[in-house]
Amino acid sequence: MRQTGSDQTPDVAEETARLRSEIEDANYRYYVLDEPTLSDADYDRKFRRLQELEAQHPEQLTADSPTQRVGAKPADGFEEVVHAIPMLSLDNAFNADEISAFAQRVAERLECTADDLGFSCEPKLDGAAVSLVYEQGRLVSGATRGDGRTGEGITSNLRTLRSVPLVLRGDNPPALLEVRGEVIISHEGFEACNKAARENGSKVFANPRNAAAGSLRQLDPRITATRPLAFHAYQAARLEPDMGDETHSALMQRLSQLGLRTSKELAVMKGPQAVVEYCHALGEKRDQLGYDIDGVVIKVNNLRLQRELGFVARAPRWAVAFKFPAQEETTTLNEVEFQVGRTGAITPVARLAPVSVAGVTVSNATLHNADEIARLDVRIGDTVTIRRAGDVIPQVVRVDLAKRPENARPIEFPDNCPVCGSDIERLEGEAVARCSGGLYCPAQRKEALKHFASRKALDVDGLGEKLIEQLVERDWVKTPADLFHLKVGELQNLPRMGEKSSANLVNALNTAKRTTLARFIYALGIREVGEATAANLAAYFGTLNALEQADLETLESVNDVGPIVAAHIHTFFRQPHNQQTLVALLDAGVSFDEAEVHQGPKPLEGQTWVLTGTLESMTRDDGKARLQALGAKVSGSVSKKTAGLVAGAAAGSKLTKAEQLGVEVLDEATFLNRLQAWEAS
DNA sequence: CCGCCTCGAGGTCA
DNA sequence: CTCGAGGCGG
Repeated sequence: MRQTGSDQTPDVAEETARLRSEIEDANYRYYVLDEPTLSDADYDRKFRRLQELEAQHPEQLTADSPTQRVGAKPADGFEEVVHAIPMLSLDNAFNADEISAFAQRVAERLECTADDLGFSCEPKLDGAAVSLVYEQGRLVSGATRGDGRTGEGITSNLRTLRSVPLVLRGDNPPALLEVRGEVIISHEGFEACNKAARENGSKVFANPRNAAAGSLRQLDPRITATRPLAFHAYQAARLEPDMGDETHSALMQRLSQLGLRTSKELAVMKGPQAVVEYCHALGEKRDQLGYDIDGVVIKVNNLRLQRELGFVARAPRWAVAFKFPAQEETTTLNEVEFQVGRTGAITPVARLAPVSVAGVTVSNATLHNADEIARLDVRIGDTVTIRRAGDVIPQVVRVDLAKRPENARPIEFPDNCPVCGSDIERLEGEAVARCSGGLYCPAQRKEALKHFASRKALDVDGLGEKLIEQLVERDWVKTPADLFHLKVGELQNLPRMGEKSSANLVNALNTAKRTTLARFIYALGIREVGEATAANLAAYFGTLNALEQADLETLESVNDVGPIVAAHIHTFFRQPHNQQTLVALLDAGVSFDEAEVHQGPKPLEGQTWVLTGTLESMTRDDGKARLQALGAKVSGSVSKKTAGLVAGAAAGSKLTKAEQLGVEVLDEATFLNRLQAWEAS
């Protein structure tokens, strides 16, 4: 109640401001501190009053108002967002020894004792990683992790989370804050969500992680708003100005003051032994946390030391993720089938009685190869233990021999391809067995076509698995070249293919004809030639003809091509049926730009270069590619042997190190000049 | 590998 | 309403 006792109309601006601050305060206490102070009824009353005022006085409405969390309209897709700083993954540790080894590595690099180092430890939440950007204290964008380099802009969905402040708390927000964290759904929220779903007959979620990730990908933020999502911050990727925090733990406290939820379990442990104890303790506590975690994130607490340690290609040197042992379940093995891959590799796949492992139903598991079957001594009918390895791929861990039934049947590895009947060969010293049928084998043909049409190859839209199956079964398509002769009329005879779908496919094929040499090489499906190698080959040879004619020695001088890959490529182009297919593809109108490529001098041959900081005129990857094209190796860390360091804006410890070691340092302008000179030579 | 979302199209039924 | 394709993420 107001205490003025006056019946004068209160100042509207003042009241809306007060309501907003009270509501955000309540959000903060409830969703960030987990200490609700306002009853739901009071909250609702204030919220409605604010809505009412804003409706009456539209001039008072601001985008930051708590009433504006839920956007009105569905988006029509998400935009690509390039992370200013990549969202890296962490190296994993699976036991105490690996944790100690991590601490030891860090200590050696810092030339100190592991026992003296402070490590910040916190639960590794199992949700979806996102990044939020605040400018002048206001939330301006939010994105998914994506591949780490670019993610999807899901700002309007993230705005609906009440644990995501629209405005940072406090009078002096930083000019820039990019905060990373995990969006999760608690067990309680998950149950409530599924209860609601069951009541209105819609789909229930399999586990909280997928529910969280799925909710973030809704086009309509109004749906996202109904999901009990929570954001937990774990890192400040950018903070300007630097607010003087010396440790990760202090920085997390700072984030919490700014209104962001951080882990209540965070603790700083001194030395690896204490870290291991923390991991054990958290493991014990895991079930009482109320949300899913899959391990512990361990970071060097001191931020200056973090900077000194820096990064390797994919992960920071100053952190590691301890993963709890994967959950195991037992089930029965009903059957083993043998799948034939694109290269003819025969993979035994266990068909299991469906069993739920860590929230997902597992009914298949790979047995890898004959050696693995022998090692496990597994038979059909056995009771087996299943685990999801590395979070993902289901694995048969062991067999319960005590439960082996009388009639358990040994698994016979076939001598002939289950699909085409060709001999199965296993080369000396190799674990894999292969169908020798080549493209005579329909299974290999299907896989080859799938590969040919895939996104990173010719990217034929609408040519999916089922359709390829039909086309191969009917013998309409024997080689990729045949695809381009398909007619709308005949396609319509296939199930689920009407006039529209057929025309779309033919159009997609026509579009796909125009491609690049790199994609084309990749699409051929030469053994061991993936996307990266194909790109290297295209850049090196420039023309298909040059690649075809290349001898083994020339092939081996290409980046990343060794004797084995060279031999695969060489052999591929000398098979008559491959030659026929190539000719047929070109005849069908498949085309790509060809360029005579400088195979001339490589001015940076034998040198190692390092890039650091932010470049204005290109991405670091582009700079790297151009250096590599000149023959240089590009590495991530500066050493005595480094030929030069390219330092962009905000270069850090690498610059210092280079200066110490007397390594030549180039600023961006100089680098560009040199590049031009080198490339011209 | 599995689960999730979205889209376009085909099939079914009234 | 259902299916297939495509994309994302862990």
